Amino acid sequence: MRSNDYKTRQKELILNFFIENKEKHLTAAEILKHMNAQDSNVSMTTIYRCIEKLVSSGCVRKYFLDERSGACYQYIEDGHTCHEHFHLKCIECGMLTHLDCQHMQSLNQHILKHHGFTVDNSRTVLYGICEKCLKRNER
Amino acid sequence: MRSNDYKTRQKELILNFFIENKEKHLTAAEILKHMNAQDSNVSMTTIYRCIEKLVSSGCVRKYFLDERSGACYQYIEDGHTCHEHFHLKCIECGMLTHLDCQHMQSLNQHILKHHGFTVDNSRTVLYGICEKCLKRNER
DNA sequence: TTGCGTGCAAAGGTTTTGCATGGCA
DNA sequence: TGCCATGCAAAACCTTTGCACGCAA
Repeated sequence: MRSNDYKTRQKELILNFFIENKEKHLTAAEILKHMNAQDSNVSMTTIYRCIEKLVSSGCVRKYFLDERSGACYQYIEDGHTCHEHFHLKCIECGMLTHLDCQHMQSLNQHILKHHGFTVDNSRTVLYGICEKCLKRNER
Repeated sequence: MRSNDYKTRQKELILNFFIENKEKHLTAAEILKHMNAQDSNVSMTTIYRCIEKLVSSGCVRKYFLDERSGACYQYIEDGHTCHEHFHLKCIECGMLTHLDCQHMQSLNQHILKHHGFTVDNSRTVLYGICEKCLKRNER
């Protein structure tokens, strides 16, 4: 956060909720719901505006993981900004898994070398069918 | 299309527009615009309902390529349903390119073998920075 | 005091739905 | 005739914006 940026109750509540849910992808609606449950009286407008700043400042990342609903957001720890990974999302059951392996690096290097394109893994979602759904379909 | 599915002027117009623009990703709004330009009087409701059927029947594929705007759609030729490719999308200039290379296959095989996940390339978008934008940023 | 932050309401855009009418077979 | 398709309007969603007021520094 910059110096011309005031500390407020709402910002603190929202940031804390992000930090408490580091491992989750939160939607604006989920954040609002939590605030209401806590009687914290934070408006949706404020949530969106606060998220926007957190994304700009780099401590929260924006994803579009679910085609049906809107954006979701996740807190990024300082030391983990380089720990990038793909997401695998099952189009049947919606299950989301993280993929972090060598092949990814190799693909990215190839794409950069031959196609001049720098892939941002953290934004990328590979859609497909997970093992469970595949087996269920085979029956 | 099934037998309990009537041929109408609107369906024909929409399907033809898809076929004429095989190489493009069309949004519902673009289709409506075209229909209006042709004085074809097709409502947005009908466009969405018709697209839904085309997607279900497998001759049109739905994508979410642009985070800001909504879904877009592309006609799939009968013989080309297996010709799948990744999309590369530049998060700065919005440029979209198609990627169809060996490394992709290798990554998919790895993911299937080690993570039990069957990737659907056609749905997948790799986000990042294209060559032009990277060079512009370096200046 | 200054200027950013907040909340409400309203608008924006995309997509869906209810309902009566219209048209295919 | 029977059923599906259409169009309008309205709603449902997610997100943004205008404006007045509140609050941090």
